[in-house]
Amino acid sequence: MRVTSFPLMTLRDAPSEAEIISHKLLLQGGYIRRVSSGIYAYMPLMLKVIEKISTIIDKELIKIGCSKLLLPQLHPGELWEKSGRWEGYTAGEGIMFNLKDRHERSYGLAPTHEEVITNIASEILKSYKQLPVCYYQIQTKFRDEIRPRFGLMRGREFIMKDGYSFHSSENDLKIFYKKMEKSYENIFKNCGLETIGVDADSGAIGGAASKEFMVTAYAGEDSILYTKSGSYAANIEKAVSIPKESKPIINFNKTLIETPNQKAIEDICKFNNIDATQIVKVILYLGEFEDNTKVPIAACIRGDQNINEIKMFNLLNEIYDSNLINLSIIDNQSLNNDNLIDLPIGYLGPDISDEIINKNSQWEKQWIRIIDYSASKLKSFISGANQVNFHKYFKSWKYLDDTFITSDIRNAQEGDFVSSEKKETLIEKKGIEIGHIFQLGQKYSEKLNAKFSSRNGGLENLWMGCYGIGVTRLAQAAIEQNHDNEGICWPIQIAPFNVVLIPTNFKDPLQKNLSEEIYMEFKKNNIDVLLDDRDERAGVKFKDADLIGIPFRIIIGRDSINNQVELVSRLNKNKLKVSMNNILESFINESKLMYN
RNA sequence: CGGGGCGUGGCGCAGCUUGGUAGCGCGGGUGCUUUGGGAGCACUAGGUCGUAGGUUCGAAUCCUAUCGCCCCGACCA
Repeated sequence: MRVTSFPLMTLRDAPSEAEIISHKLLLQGGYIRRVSSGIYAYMPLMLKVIEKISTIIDKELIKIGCSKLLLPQLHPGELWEKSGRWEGYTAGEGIMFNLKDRHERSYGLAPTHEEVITNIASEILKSYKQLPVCYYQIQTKFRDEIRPRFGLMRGREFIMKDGYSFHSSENDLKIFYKKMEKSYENIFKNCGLETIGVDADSGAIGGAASKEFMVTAYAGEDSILYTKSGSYAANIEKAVSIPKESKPIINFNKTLIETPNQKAIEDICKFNNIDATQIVKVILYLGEFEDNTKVPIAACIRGDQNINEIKMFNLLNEIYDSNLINLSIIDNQSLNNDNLIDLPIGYLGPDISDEIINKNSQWEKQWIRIIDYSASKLKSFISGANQVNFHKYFKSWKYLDDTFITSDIRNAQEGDFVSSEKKETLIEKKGIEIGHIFQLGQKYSEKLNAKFSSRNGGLENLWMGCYGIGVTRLAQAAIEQNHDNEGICWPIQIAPFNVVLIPTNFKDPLQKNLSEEIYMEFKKNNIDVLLDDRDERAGVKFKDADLIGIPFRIIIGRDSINNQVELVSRLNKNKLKVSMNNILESFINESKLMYN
């Protein structure tokens, strides 16, 4: 490609709407243009990156026997009603854009494709002999995100690779899932990215096992915890660990401790010579269920630890028959809500009385008391006295009644031990989720009646897996991981061009001829080359090349007279003077080093 | 949805407090000079001051409403 016929439109200043570096660079480099909140145009440079990523994905997935297809974006509401997701995705979460056609029939723009593919699978997959199969597509998805942000990181329209596999048994699903996991590792490695695979919460999509692939970067929205050796890695939503030991309480003789205006754990520790690990803090939640019951919850955890609301959410869902819709902290505002009487916030203890729940309240009249293991393991502890300005010494949990549920509702954190052997500790980093694989099981096949004839002649529900990669997000995450002060430093595997030719003065016939010669030779050898044939000063071309992040550049300048050019690496600015005759060979050798 | 911030040529901003008929840098065009890290000089084009209403002799500026965008929380590839 030649710059004069390729729309290169870099900006001198980054638009002020961008916050994180990768978003700024995408806009400033002219890769994307915003059309509306969370909706972007992919300009030619961007499309080249997307295509490179897509090709890498295709290659790996075809290797494990997946078939590419293209599904519709507009889905009949009826199909989503069958799976039971229409209400929740439209009226409920509102994540699904939906509309009516001229006949008043409901349609939705696809946020994901389980319904459509399962429906098709039910029609074409009749026998176990046809299994397993895996279909995938690279498609635009639509999600009316509550808050789109960071450019392509969380758009409302974005490109995703989504794959769906069908199996005759759970075991076969598990085998394929493993294959896919390996395949994902290859894909991300082939994109030149550093990723880490973590155990994840399967969330709304549901299913047994699930794994997320994270690009580690400061701007990440997720926290991940892992060990140095790689023996353990999990999303903070799911991570389980053993916190550091608590300090034992010795010779404590007071029962009631006066703690005037000491609501924060910090203050209580400071003024009373107590360690945070000796305190049990109690946080109140309200769980709202699908069947309209509202359940007040007292969650107890060791003073130095934090509650993991996802774990709590999942726990409550397990305990109750109805689905939990919302879980929120009961804070001061709720005091006015006629539901509680005299709530001594800051002085709550695990034995908080059921009496304080107002008799006229819509809530259940009993606290669900959940104790995290970090608290339940304490032999004795300090906690609130349920009385303003007082805390209390609890000699043991024993004399409290036994209505407590003991579970893991705690956030793992850096420095925690992985197992009881206490050999390895956890490291915490921010990550950007770019891939997620799930073992769905039979959730969708059951709802959509997708059955096959099994070996023994009976009809069974198909076993399903689903596998996503955020293609546009991956591209931006790659920038977040690979940039410097001058601009983007694309991994060569997904760079829009592998090399840019920069004649410092294109009007000079000698430089022009040499440039054209190299250009032709590189093209003949299928190298993705960009020729900056603009009549611009060298500095302008250098700045642009740095900004858009082409991994190599060849400068055709003052040494042209000796038939020499310079090969420069974007990443480390290493310069190599090369004779014209060897430039192709030198480039191939140098660029090879960048592929792993 | 709750909390915060911002809308002024393509991009970055000033002007608004204290109303007086819109300005700077970059970018665009033309010419000359320059040419290895976003050149210099001269000329030039380009703006419903987000939108609607109000106050006023007069509104980018004050008031009201409304729309859009960005950031912090719940959603997720």
